[in-house]
Amino acid sequence: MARRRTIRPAEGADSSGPLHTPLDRSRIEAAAVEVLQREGLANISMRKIADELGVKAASLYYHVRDKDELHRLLAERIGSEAPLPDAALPWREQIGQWAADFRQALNRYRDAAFIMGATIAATPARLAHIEFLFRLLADTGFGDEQIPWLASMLRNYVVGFADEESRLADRAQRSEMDAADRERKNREAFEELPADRYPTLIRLSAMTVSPDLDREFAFGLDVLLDGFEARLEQAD
Amino acid sequence: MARRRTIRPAEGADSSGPLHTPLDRSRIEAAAVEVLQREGLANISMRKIADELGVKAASLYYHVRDKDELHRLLAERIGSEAPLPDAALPWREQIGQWAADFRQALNRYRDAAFIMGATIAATPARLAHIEFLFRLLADTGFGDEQIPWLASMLRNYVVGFADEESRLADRAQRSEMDAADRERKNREAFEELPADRYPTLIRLSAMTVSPDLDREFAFGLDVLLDGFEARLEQAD
DNA sequence: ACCTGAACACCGTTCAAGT
DNA sequence: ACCTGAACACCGTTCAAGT
Repeated sequence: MARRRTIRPAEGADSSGPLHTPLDRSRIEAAAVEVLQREGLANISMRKIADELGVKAASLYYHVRDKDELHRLLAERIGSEAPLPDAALPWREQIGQWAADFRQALNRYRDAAFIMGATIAATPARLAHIEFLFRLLADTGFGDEQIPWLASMLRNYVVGFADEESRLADRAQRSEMDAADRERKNREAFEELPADRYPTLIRLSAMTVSPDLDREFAFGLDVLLDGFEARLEQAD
Repeated sequence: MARRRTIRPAEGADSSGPLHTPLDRSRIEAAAVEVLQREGLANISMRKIADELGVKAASLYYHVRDKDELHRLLAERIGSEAPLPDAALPWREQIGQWAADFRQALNRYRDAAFIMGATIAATPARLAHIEFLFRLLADTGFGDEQIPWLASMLRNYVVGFADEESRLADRAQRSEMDAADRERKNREAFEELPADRYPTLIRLSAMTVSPDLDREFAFGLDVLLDGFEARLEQAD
């Protein structure tokens, strides 16, 4: 927060370069994001993050317990970028907003869904999301026992969806084919399947190549919320 | 399938021990499962699998392209252990059976949900599951365009749920506390949260410690299927 | 055809030592 | 207080060479 004693050589005097901006958790986090976006989660290493900062890997351990804490830092950053919706909206719209914003935040970072899934949500921004969902569901009239379960379903839906999206994006990036090439190759793969064993799969293959992810996402959320609503009616 | 020339020293004559049962993909798979169950996915290594087989790591590469192929092998094995339900049952019961069996198969292996999520389902048993879901949904009367989406939701629900379960199990195993200890510690963690920021979270904390996972799983599936049913009525 | 030795290019983490 | 050198105990993968 406040500018801790950073003891730089008196502003402009004698300073021949950056001269060692001191390390801290936020600079490490920024470097980790840099490496994440460039190389993907699987290829992040303490050594690369250190390189990014012009420092040795061992130095990171003064500020950060281990690689897992780095993951939690990244997860919290991603979570903090998803805003909470306007509490004046009807509940279904609030959830729709929340889900769309959360998905968008996840899609801004490579492998974000995986990172969220792999770490526990014990940090402020992520807890705020859960508090938001719990509160909204409670205000809407769902039973106390069901609320954590329903909130889990929502979270799981968005994270699972984004996870598939990021895998799609990764595969697209790796194979240097354009969308049309991928579509053709996909179609060929389906045609090679034994037709007697997977007839429905093959019949519907046209539905699964070149997907409209935005529509699919909205559709699934709607299905989910219809299920929620059925529980609401029961309670009355 | 058939017994390929395995050229063992003429049955019983002169054989002083196992004498190098030759490597193959299925023995490698079995060893990988062994290491997986003992050490968890994060701690599997080609070297450990090789050790398990009394062989050098390099040897594995004659039978298996890389570690990723090993993951696909594991995923297919897990998928193949979940049976498909009786086609005579009503559709909701079929899906209920399928989900319960799939979840059970996932819970038999450490980090199984993660492995399923990380690999693409291009192997026979896993394709058979998708074919089953597609076919059932089609027979039930869902629109062709919706079927892949709905099937994804089901798969995502079960895998996501099992993923959380396995994380719970891992944490339970790591911290050598018993269930009561964990519950107490969990409760304490909630009480330390700033009460003004997370009131609902704290109010409902009793709902989230010591969860009944079987009930939660069945509940969530029911919510999902209520949502499905709403789509069915619309189509009429 | 099947397996290995040896190497390459990496990892995360620790810790005594430096400033 | 903050950073590093050097080491430890590992990785996945390749490939010439052995049988």
